[in-house]
Amino acid sequence: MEEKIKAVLVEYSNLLFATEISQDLIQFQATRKDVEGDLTLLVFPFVKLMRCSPVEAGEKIANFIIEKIPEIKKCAVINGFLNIVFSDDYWFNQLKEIHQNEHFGFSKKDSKPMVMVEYSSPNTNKPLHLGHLRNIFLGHSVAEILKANGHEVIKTQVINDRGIHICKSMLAWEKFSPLNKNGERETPSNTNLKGDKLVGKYYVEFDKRYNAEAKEIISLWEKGNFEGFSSTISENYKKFQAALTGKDEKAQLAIHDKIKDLAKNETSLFREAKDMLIKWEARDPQTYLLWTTMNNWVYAGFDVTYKKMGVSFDKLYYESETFLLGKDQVIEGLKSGVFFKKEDGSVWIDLTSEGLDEKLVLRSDGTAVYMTQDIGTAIDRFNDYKHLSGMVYTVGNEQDYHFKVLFLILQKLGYSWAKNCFHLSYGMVDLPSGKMKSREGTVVDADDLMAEVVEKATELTKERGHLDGLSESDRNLLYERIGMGGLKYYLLKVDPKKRMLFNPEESVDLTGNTGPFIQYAHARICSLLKKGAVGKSMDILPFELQAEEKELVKCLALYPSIIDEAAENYSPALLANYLYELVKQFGHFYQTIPILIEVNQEAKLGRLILSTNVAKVIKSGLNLLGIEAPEKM
RNA sequence: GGUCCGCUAGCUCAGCUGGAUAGAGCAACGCCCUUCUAAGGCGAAGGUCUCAGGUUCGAAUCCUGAGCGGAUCACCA
Repeated sequence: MEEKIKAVLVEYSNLLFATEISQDLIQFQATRKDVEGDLTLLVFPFVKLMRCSPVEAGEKIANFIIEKIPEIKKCAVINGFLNIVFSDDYWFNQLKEIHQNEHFGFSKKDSKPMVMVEYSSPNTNKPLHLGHLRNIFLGHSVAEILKANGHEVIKTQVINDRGIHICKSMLAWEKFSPLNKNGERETPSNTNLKGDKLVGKYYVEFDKRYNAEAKEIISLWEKGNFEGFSSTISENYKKFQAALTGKDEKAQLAIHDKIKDLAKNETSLFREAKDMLIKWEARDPQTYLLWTTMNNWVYAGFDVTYKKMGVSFDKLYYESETFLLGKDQVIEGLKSGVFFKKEDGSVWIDLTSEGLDEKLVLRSDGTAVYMTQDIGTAIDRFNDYKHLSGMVYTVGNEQDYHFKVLFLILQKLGYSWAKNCFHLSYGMVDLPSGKMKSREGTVVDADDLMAEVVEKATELTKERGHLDGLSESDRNLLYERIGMGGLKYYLLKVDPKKRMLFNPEESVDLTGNTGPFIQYAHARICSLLKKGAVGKSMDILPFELQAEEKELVKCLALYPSIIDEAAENYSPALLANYLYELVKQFGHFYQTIPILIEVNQEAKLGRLILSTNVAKVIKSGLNLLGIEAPEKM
């Protein structure tokens, strides 16, 4: 409709405005709720052209479009706003179209370029936590939204399965795991622990012992005992000590951290972990066996977690297989002058002309860093998928700088797809007590949290749900869906870019702007339809729409543009907020307009069909958020 | 210190490319289940959009500066 009005105004611009006008002058906005109208045209831009008051200008335009466009019933000019009312037929036809379109809101499948969406990408040394939940739900939902928007989508992750941090948990397990009566160390099967939890336990164990050892070393240093340490160590220590005087508390803390790092590097545990990494890189069979064994425990654990989350991946990348990939690229780039070599042999890129710094891409010993690997992985992916046009990296905003550099490097290396790489940068999740810190044990475990929300949903659903006729397993499924729906919605309704607060109490809430509230509307409609005996295939007959019904159709009609917008902005939050708006509108309609007891059969059928379509959009939208829509609750 | 991000009701958040009287939820208050699921609906209350300048018919939105909070600036990932 907007397009139609635009076209008319442009076509007859000479007549109306005595000059050609550009499309940009024609601006629409939604009509205020307390004013009659379905669409509002801003008159201000034309006032100068027409050399008259906003009211006169508006009236001129109004008379004109009423004459030219039959779907416009009437217009009213208030201040500089031209409020346009569409005919009843128009809205009825909108509803009819929505009703007949089974994939309403979705673009044609695979009509847009293929994109890869990366999310999760965990380390294999500890279990998933609340931060991962935001990442995973976000990435999964964005992938679904892009699909709905017509893209072919490949879901992926790169699993950080190697490196010093992995060796730490391996070493700790080997050194510190107690033996049971059969002489075995702890395993998932003999402890009944999830694999990721068991490995995580040893990572923590390593950290504990490691810190304790570092502390001992520092106390030696404090006494001036540097026996067995190199002279550079004692010099550095003294330098840090000297720097402490006259600094504020925050700066002092930072210096203490540096001293601690210095000591940590001197611990025997760290040396052993480093030795293990060297052995691993040399593919020492025993180390490799330990590594595969422990990683497999973790994968088994992650699988359980992912299943509960309801997410999946089409293709997995492992860091152990990709970490060397970027080296050749760096050597190529060195030849072509994109990179430069320093005296010590390390390779860098100079981004100072872009307002950034110099960045290391290869260590002096020739080994790869994170950046090297990411360059290689990106190129590898585009080789794996010949039709791939772009990539979305779901990674926290603490890595904004990294991705800025990565994309610049890829561009400089001459890859045209680099401009289609997007860092879906999301904000951290805070707790009411502040930041999550593993050191302070304030990290919220993903499995625990999911179990908690489901338990809470179970309790509340038993209190107030409509469970008759549901089997035990159906009930459990329902509790699961409500609990998880609440959690997902809670994490997705906030603009991804923004840091957010996770309030445990609010996350299990069922009232207000929550997942269960939206699910509830769906269940209500399903119950209504069952009683009204309306099938999806039923034809709609003309009936006179009430104001509440028109509002609801108006809201439904927005769905396609919401999907477009959510895809364009990589923002499930836009979709979540839309669904909430739709459900509120439905609640209003449901409360004011009789449906099943309506005597006028056309109106009754029309309202039932309207409700069917609201349910259709709710279900479709929730699914794009990764949330199930129960038919009964 | 350089760079980047944020600041909207007591709390958590919406507010699209500048547009009418800045909106929701939670919390607190009042009302509505002999009509379809009260996990609901309705009403009232709650604001110097951090501050100061600027751009213009018009600024929460754009620009400049300040304040506060956060992230990042590793031969870590």
